[in-house]
Amino acid sequence: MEPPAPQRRVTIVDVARHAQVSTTAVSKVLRNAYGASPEMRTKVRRAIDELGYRPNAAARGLRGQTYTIGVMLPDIRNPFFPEILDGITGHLADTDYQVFLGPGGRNDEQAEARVTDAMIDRGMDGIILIAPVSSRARLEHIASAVPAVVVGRHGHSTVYDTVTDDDVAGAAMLVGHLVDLGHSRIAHIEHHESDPTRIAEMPNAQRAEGYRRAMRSLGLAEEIDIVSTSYTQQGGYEGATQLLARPRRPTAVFAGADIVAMGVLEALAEAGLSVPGDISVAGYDNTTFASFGPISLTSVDQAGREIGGNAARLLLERIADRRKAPVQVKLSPTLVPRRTTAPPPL
Amino acid sequence: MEPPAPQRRVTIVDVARHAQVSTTAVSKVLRNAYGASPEMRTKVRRAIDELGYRPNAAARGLRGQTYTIGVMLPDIRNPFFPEILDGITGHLADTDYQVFLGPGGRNDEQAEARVTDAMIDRGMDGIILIAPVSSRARLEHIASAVPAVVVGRHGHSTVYDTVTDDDVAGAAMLVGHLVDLGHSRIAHIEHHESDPTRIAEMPNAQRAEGYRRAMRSLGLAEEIDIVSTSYTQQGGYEGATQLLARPRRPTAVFAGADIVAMGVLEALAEAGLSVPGDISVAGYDNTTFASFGPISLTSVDQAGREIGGNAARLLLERIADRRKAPVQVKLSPTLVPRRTTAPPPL
DNA sequence: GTGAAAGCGCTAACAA
DNA sequence: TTGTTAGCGCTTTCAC
Repeated sequence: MEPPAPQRRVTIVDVARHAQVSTTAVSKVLRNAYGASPEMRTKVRRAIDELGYRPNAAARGLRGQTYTIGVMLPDIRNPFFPEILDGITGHLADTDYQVFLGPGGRNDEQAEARVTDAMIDRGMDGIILIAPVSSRARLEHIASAVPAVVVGRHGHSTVYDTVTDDDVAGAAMLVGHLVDLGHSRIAHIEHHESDPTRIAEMPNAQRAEGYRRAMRSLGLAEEIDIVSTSYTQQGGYEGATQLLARPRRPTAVFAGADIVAMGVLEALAEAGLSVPGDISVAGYDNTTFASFGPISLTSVDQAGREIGGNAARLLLERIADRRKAPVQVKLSPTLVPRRTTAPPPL
Repeated sequence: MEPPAPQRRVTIVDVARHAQVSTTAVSKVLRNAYGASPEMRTKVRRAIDELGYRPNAAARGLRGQTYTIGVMLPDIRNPFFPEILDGITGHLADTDYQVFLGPGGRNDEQAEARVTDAMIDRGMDGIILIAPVSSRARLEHIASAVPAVVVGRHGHSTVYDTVTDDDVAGAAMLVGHLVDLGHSRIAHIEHHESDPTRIAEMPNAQRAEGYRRAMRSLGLAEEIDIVSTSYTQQGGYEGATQLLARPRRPTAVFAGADIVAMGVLEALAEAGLSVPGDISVAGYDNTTFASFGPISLTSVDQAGREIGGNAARLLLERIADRRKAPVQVKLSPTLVPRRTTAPPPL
């Protein structure tokens, strides 16, 4: 039989009294700090276990750390994020840090501001921003308030670290793959970016740029054909519809993201075209969607776990030393050829 | 030109000084509490704006509330959760509460314990648990420490509120749909539940039970055929493989979740069977996967937004009055017939 | 190595 | 209506 749940939570004072030591001693043991003898440590640890003590994070945060890491996710529907998150939590599993996710809104700067402000207000020890859409200035503002790592933005900064995937290289690999198969009329569907100040930083722009460069270097400059919609299924559908209306139809479509490719596949199915018989389709991100057998979409894998792991590592380093030199990690993607790409029809 | 970022954050004392009032006054304005004249409010508000003051949540939490709601998500990959989350954040958008997600691990009681403990340690004002796998006792323990609402568990409790979807009814609708199409050999793939103490509470068990009852009441008791694997794509694949090995093959498969249906479709494609020509397939949850054109999976929609909205509402009510009578909300699912179900082959 | 005591920023009693 | 004051539970000097 358990006693009725105690009203008052066990505090550090209770532990100190129970172990017959000072609260300072308990605090030191909690933080693995210098200045406590082994005997003291065991004594305190036993008291903690016996009383079932758990430190109050709010109180800790008032003086020291909260042992909390915030991860801002712009869109929890994006099937690529779980991979990154696994990388982060995996790296943090053996530490005292706890991860909490703050839901932003897709393409919503205000929502991003709200959630990052909330993280700062709560004294989080560090923040990882996944593919934020906020302005450069805003990112620097956040990073000046709390250690921060930005994932998926290509610009450098003096205050935060970045982890990115080499989107230019990924796009080039995909184009190369299609050319190897014999394609030359290769179109690309990109995400329309309106803000000129951040355009170069966004992965979507990098993918389009990678496509352009690869086409040029393979002697296909004349065939460059970019449709600008959005990284959504709807965007893919619309983009494909536009491409199908071309007098000279492309024989392959490189969608900037898997979700875009889904829309493309849908439009092609409606148009009665077979994939890859009539037209090849490739995506980007290698989501579970892409690997799903009946779809089997050729895609580019971004090594999400590695991205997340690096982000967590850099963040811990920056928490340890806020003024360390900023680091930019750029990881290499891998091509994953599947059944939606094949030689063009004769 | 901005001055170099100030080292010290603006505190309530700064605001009080700037507005020439007491800190109490500022605190009252912050909380919209009783006892501050309109003039005082405007004066304080102006000072807050001028200084860019934001309250420190940790400090608030030490005495009062943290204005933080924790949502425990067992598996961020489940495409059904975003809907629930939208419902929650939508309901909370106009309040001072901020939502943070705690990533559990799928089917991992320890991970759930870690994240819920972390939420309690951080003084969160309330917790919403989405489809937890933890034991009943553990849920009650959590709810005794902090206002809690449990989503997707059918058991009643005296300390927490619940929001569920009527899984029995949903399964029955699906069976009815298949029978209407002319099927009688309808098999079901369920998630294997090992723990007898929570078996009746889990949605998967309810769906299986709904299937059984519907089959019986439609005079198909003899045809009841349940394969027990797991709610994963792999589970669907294995389940389908087992069913295809039957001497008398089913003409329709009711997968307990869309993700399971994906595995089924994959296995059928490999076996060279056409859907729905040779065999009908239905899922549950109406994920974006299901609605995706080329797949077009018949499924059951759980009204995720409504579930989330109700959970948030109940939680706010419970935060306002921790001892209010527990409420159980049970919502009705809707059948979404699509192209994977059709009359059986002749 | 150890502990006393001061405070982190806020809210809640209470007094004025 | 307003302000004064005492903590909330912890970490951090700084004596010893």
